Amino acid sequence: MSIPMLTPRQLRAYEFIAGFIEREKYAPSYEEIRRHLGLRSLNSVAKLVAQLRRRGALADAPFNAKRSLAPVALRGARQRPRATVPLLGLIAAGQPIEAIENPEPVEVPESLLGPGQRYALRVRGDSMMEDGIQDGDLILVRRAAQAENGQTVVAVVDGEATLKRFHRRGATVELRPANAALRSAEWPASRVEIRGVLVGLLRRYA
Amino acid sequence: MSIPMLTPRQLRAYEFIAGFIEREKYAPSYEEIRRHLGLRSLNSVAKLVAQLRRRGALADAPFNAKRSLAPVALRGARQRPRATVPLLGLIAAGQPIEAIENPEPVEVPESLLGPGQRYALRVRGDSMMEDGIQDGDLILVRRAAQAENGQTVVAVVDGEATLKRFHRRGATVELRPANAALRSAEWPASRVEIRGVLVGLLRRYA
DNA sequence: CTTGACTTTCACCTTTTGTTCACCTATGCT
DNA sequence: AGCATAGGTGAACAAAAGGTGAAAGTCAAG
Repeated sequence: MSIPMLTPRQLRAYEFIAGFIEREKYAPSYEEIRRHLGLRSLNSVAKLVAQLRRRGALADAPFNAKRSLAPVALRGARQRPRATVPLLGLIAAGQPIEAIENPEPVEVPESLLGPGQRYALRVRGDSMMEDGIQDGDLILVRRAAQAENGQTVVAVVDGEATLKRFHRRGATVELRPANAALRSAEWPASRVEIRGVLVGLLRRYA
Repeated sequence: MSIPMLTPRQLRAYEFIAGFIEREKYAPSYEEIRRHLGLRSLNSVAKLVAQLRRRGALADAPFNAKRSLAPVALRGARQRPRATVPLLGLIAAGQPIEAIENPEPVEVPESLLGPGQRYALRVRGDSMMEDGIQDGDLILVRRAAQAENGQTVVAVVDGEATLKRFHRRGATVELRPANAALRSAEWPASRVEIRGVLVGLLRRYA
């Protein structure tokens, strides 16, 4: 989503252009950009624009089209790719993740997204029943190697992946299922590998 | 969202045309545009219109079609209806729905949609806890007046809206919470008004 | 078939604005 | 050193944008 890396100079130019459009509803002319940046030659502006285009910050425009500078962000807005995350497999307390060969993209509302990489897993079994996570639910996980106490995590112990509440006490971590029928397990912190933190849940009723 | 980049002049013309259609329900003639923009030649208008078309702000029209100017924005508006549903309020077993003045649109994955009208409600309380529906969850409801046994429904009884499992037995319906601490209730079918059937659930972890 | 209401087009002019050419400096990379 | 890239100066140039006026088409309704 974010604009390709730009030099500070390019960034200033870009922000002026974007801001100008925001205020005036139309694009600035090269002359206006030149004045604002305190340049003396229009060619400087032309070069700046060319670079912003090459770096994908500004949309291409027909040759010689006046006042047609447009941030790609604005143009692209209408064809915004839907927010999707890969569905990587199944997870169940006490069972290894059953990885899917071809991760299928799953559409999720942007409200459930945020910084960081996400993936989805399909829940099997009732190990987290008491936390309102049921068999068949789709969970959204933020890829992470660390977790805070009380968070629900995807953790791998001895090759087995599970979805559990995470609690760290000194050098051991407790992985606690939310199901009275299942036992809590404690491990040396070194044997527990955190793969992600639960950030969302999608359920579909028949 | 955004309209193609236009020059200030073009923008004025465009806005006049769009505004005129808004008010009068039909497109202005070139003459009317000419007067409004204070021009002396109709050719100026013709050129303006040609540019607006070239820049994609006005839709093409058959040759010589009278008063047929039309912003593409209006056409394109229906392009990709973002999959959103209105968030209508809060629901809790035993409490009336707390309606929201301005229903806010909530984005949902299309996988949770389907035929029929949908809306969203924010869950308050733990009445459906054992069904994996928790305080704070966002539920997706398909507007409906009938339900099948076993479905979870939004039902109104004596002005109180609740989220419960629906079971019909002859002339009475049972509304069953999924919480052992709460009692099931039975009513004559005529007093129970179904407002919708639960079709999805979105949860966000802090 | 004519007429009124419109849209298109022709010829020609001015202003605004984007593009390009030639040439210069600094910095980083191989 | 040798070369590519970012940044810059200045001037000449060409095309788009914006206009004028009048004439020629188009089309539906009287």
